[in-house]
Amino acid sequence: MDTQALFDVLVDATRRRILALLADRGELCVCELTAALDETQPKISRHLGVLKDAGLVTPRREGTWMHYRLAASLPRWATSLLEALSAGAVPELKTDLKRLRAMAGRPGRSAA
Amino acid sequence: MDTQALFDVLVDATRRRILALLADRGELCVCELTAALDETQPKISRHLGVLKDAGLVTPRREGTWMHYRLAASLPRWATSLLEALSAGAVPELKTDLKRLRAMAGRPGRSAA
DNA sequence: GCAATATATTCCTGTCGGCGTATATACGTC
DNA sequence: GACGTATATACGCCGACAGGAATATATTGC
Repeated sequence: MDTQALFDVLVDATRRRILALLADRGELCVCELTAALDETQPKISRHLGVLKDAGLVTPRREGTWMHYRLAASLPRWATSLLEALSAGAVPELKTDLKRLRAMAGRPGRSAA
Repeated sequence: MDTQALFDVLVDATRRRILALLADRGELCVCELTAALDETQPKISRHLGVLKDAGLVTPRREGTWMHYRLAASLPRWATSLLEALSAGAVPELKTDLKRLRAMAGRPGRSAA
């Protein structure tokens, strides 16, 4: 994971929103992210693929659901960049969280 | 200056190198940056234009030379992103500084 | 094996950004 | 105003990437 690869990932707004959501909620499945961002499923899935290939998120299968969480152990400068995301660099986060809470039929969670 | 604009700027390696150099040296002219990065002058100039339009650098004319420095007063999250650059996210910085020191005929500076 | 749900991938296309080259502009000096 | 130096811009080309739509794969339950 070098600097260029990280910025290539972070330059896309959809990916920043996904990362900010995962940083806030810990772990989410594709359908939750699709609902929270109000985007099509293939789009979310493609961006999750990019994030996974870059080593920024880790998938976990549970039945038909794929759950994603932030990867642990990144370089220090990478961590500080990601922390900046949570610290106000993703203005859509508030709205995305609202849509996530409003989502019906979330797998395995009470209204978190 | 919103998040997308900042990442659009930072995704380019040449611009990151310029910003890291300015953060380290304070103020440099185009010819110094051209020498330090070992790139063509139009390329450096174009990227400086992008940085200036984004409000990240401030130009100062001194005769035929254009000096650039980092702009003051950015959003907090932007500042932390830029600080991350100095904290190891620009691996070329060391080499660029070396080339800068080796440059002959630098305007108005002793061997800084 | 079949259907249903959840997720991933492929194909195609439009768009955007960077580069090299050449040229234009600004400034100082004579 | 002509010249030289320093810097900026214009043009054309090309590669990369995001998106939509359709389709493929995986898993579960019957």
